[in-house]
Amino acid sequence: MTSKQPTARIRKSPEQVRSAVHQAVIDLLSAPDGAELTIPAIAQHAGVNHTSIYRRWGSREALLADVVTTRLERDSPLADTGTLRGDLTAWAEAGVASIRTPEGRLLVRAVALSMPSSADMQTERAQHFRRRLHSIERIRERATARGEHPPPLEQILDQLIAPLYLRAIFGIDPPATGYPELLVDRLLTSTGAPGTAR
Amino acid sequence: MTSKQPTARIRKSPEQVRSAVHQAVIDLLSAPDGAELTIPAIAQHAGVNHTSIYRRWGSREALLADVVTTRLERDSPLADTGTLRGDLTAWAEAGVASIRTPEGRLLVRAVALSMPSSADMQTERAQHFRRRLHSIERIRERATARGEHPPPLEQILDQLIAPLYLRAIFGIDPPATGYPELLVDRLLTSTGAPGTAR
DNA sequence: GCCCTTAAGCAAACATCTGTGCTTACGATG
DNA sequence: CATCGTAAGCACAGATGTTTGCTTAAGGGC
Repeated sequence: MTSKQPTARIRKSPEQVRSAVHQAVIDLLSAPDGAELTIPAIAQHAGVNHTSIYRRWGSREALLADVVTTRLERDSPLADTGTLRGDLTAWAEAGVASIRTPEGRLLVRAVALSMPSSADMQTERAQHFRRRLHSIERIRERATARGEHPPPLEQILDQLIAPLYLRAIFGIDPPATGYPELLVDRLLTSTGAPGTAR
Repeated sequence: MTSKQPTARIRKSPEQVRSAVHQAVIDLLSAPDGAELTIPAIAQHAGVNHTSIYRRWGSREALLADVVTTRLERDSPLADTGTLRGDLTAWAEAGVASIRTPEGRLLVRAVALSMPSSADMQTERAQHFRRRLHSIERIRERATARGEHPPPLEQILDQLIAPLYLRAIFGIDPPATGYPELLVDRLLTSTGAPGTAR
């Protein structure tokens, strides 16, 4: 018999490699035993040669950034409800929902891990983070266009994003009910920066 | 003069090693050239043999946790101002101060994101977080004893702790002035959980 | 002042990560 | 169907991080 079946594909196509590597990153991030998340480990888990990863992505941080960007773009529908409160609540609901899953929590960790880590890259890191906030910026722009007065980004950072990220990173479950509304309510009713309100 | 200085010691004492290593961690975190912060690098910069570090701390994560814990205990006297607002503001001021310097931010970041490479790293991180929550709990208890009604811990988590950690992890500078007061003000004037206030 | 425990220092083995030259399957293009 | 460029896989080498056995200085207790 011819042992060679027609799809006896020895070598993965570039797209297969990309997909397998991405999945391996997610798997290893959510591995319970504290996986190492090194490039050789990712390669082995993906069934890919590690040189393929080195040559395509170059570094672990770049790979993580790619995975994170891909996932976030895929999972951020960005509802348009017609009001600032509605949009923010929808955003918060999506965030809370994703934080409830282990995979969502680990994705947030991956975002943080993909940040440039050296001291002199503080500004680059902030910019990298800004890009992650694209959807929030869109919500603010739409609100402004409608004549609403959205809180400054910093305040949204403190009161909406920070609680979600902290809980994701440290694995603290959000309250069972009403949490998105609670966060948005606090955000929209609280005092902004010193001097802006009151 | 006795040419033989009393400290003509070839070998550093355990306390000297500890101190030198801690300082080296701080130095390397703020090094401009994107320091690697590996154990050999730390050892070299501290003028200590790397085996001493491996044997005493065992892992890079444990060492970082030790450094950050030491720093926090040294810089967090836990003031007793007599009012809930005063205590919280003092706590926030210490927190803001510690993340205003690049080393402080990177230290917090390193601990928060340290991979659970060993299973006990999970508990290491949890313990670090517990410690921070502990001082908050003390503040709450004292307030309750005075007849005040402090916000629930979860709310303090969301509105006081979370913004500080987020900024530390992503390298976002806190507002130049009035930030501790702003955070505490938001915390004490906002609605708590659904049903607790209003 | 002597002894004894502790831990620093040294060297070498060991494991792991990172990078390079090369071959060749794969898919596209004509 | 033939050819070509791309990138996956392989093998190996170099660098870096981790661990172990041993020796011995340092400091404390008797």
